[in-house]
Amino acid sequence: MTYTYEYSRPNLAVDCVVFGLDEPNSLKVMLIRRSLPPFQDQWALPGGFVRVDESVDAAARRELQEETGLKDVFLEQLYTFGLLDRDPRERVVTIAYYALVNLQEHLIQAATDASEAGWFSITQLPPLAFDHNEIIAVAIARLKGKVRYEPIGFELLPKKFTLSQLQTLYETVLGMPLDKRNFRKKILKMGLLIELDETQTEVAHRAARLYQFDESTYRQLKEKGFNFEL
Amino acid sequence: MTYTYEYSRPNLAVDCVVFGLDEPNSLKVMLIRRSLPPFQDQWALPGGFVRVDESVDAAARRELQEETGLKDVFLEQLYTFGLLDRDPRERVVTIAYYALVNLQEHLIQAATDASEAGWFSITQLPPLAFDHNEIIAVAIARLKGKVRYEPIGFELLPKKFTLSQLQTLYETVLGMPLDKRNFRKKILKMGLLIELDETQTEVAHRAARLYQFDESTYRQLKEKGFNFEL
DNA sequence: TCAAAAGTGTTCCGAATACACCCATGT
DNA sequence: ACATGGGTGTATTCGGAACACTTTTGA
Repeated sequence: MTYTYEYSRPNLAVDCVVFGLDEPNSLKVMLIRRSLPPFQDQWALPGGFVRVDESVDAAARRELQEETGLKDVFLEQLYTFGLLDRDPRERVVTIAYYALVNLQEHLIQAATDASEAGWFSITQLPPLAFDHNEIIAVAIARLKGKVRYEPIGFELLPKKFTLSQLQTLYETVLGMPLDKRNFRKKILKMGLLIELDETQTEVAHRAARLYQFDESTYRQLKEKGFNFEL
Repeated sequence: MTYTYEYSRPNLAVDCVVFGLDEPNSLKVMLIRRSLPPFQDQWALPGGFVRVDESVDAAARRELQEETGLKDVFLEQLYTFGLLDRDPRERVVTIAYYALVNLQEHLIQAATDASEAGWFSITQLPPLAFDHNEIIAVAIARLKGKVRYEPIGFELLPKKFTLSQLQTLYETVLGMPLDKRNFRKKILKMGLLIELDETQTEVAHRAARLYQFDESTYRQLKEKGFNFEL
């Protein structure tokens, strides 16, 4: 079965930049090794072609699950890359997405996936296939910008987290140190954290209190015009 | 001549949301009347299909010029709309762009273009073809957000403008009144406006001083980490 | 008892806000 | 002379930034 059109059509793909936060404050991206040409054996973003019977969002989710095992994660459209020579085979326009996952919970799945996959620090990326280095650069810029005025950073942490973890996350993503007391004051004043009756376990020092992001309160405040801003 | 592929491919289009600022503080969008089905005779965004030998950005600029006569305007990618049933004919994914133009300078061109074109207040839009109402909603949200931390608002004004015009622009886009003295203090302190030795002409009251946006100073400051913010 | 991180308040400074009158110009 | 918008300064408030020590816990 083949499909014939009056005019030549670009092929349409999706690519996903999956961010994870590694314990000693470094931001990582998940890459997979290509098993087919072009760029065979090079590292690349997970992605693939959009089918005619699925939405672009659905294609991004499908490819993410097929290639990395990830599902039910934060996934948002990033930008569409449409230059002529992105792909040496033929004209391909790709719609890039970025995902935020809790690396601890998802480490295993990625490693056991059929194709080789791995997490790479964003400061030490290998040369990637296609224009994927550029796509990642755009994704990092977006993440840095967005993390300040939307509470998306929580997606990178476990459901229950300490204030220090949260602060380290922001320091890592923003690439700057933050004052501990000011950070706590500000984030607690927003009223978006639920203080749990639990503390850390198995740490060799005073155990920190655990918190949880208050999704429903955030939605309510947002409707009333509240702006998250750190 | 026809083109045959192994798999069915979505068709790829671009659409442009062109914003203009009308004198008595109202934000307008340029629409064109469709001369062909589907949605014949309905209003729609200027746009069309991406050719295989042009980049997506180039396609947006080409369509904009072909359908509205506009060229050399601020044009930036907005979002890609990829739901299944956007177009009743076949699967079409569209990459939306938004443009900012000085309405005074561009009014004539639009009106004299071959296909019928017109400026519509964003508060009184007619029902549009496809999902174009949704695209415009996304574009308005983007403009509101971006105008505060990037100096793109100037694109909506003539090169030489008064501080009152600038203030009215922000009040219009943001949909809120601003204090005159505070606004002037803040915008002048940034050092991004060149005070000209010219004033308004042909106004029935005291003529206001004209200013110009200082593009090169802005680029320099931006490299040093300066953040425009209003 | 030591190491390591948790937790906690106050002062200071700069920016945002609120606010009202005189000035210049064309009709 | 009057109508219309242009242009200007100060006092107050609020939020951001800087800053150091005590507490808890496990090893």
